Amino acid sequence: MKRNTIHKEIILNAVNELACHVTSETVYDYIHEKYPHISKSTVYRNLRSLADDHLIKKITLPGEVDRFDHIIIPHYHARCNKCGKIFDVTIKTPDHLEDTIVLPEGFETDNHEILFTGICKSCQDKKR
Amino acid sequence: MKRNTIHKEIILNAVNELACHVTSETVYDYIHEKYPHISKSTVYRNLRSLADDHLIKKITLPGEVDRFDHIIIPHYHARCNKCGKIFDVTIKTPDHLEDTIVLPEGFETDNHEILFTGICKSCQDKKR
DNA sequence: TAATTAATTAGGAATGATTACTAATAAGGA
DNA sequence: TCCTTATTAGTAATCATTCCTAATTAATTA
Repeated sequence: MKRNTIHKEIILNAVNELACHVTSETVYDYIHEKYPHISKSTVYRNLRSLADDHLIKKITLPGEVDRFDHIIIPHYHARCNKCGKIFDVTIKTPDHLEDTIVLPEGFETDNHEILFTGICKSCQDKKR
Repeated sequence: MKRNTIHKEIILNAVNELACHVTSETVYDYIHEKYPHISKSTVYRNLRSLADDHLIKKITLPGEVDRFDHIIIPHYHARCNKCGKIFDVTIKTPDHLEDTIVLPEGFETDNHEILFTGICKSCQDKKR
């Protein structure tokens, strides 16, 4: 049976306080300042566990390390090809997506992720 | 300037012949039977290069190794949570997606990927 | 409250896909 | 044919993440 540990609470709080798309390393560094005794493996293990329990959201991005999001309501992400910054993306009518998609015969989907790539406003402005 | 090498051609052909969602390792093994002198680093380097040139498509899936697809026309993927099999997913009206999406102010997108997860027909049948 | 048990932890070792490195090779232009 | 430099083979290095183990501790039971 799963236990409620102080460590898990500290790690969940860290993700909430850091707020956006943080890496495991960032979470560890943040925690390490206040709680230098908490090990890196504990941070990794609990981030995995919290994501499995849907208390946080794991974001896998091609070519970079995993990130974690305190926002667990459905939303998508956009990554700038120049600066690498991650933005949140919302969809007006999620049901609409299911209607236009042709899934394999009999495939029952429970989740989906979307990643947009491009150039953010800030990086476009810099080019001029 | 980029050169046309026999190695690159062999590797591109392998991806086409293997057809679907192959890993670098699978491509290497396949090539290694006919061309045992071609090294693993050459396979990795060329798969990267071919994907950069949009001759093949690199697919990054959470928690597993990268895959490569010979189909380069826009399409999405669905992964079964039981058997791990990857399916192709098509979208009827891709333009509609752009309309319902709320991207960050000024973000110019040039591409997007969608990954659906769930249970495929075959795995549902097995449960009964 | 004390004893019991099993999940969790700290710290470090192991993993494994991918990339980096380097001398040798070869593509393609002059 | 010569020359420049991209590409290659083979191997070492990388590095985020997971695994391992004895020690600790949460939570249940007596």
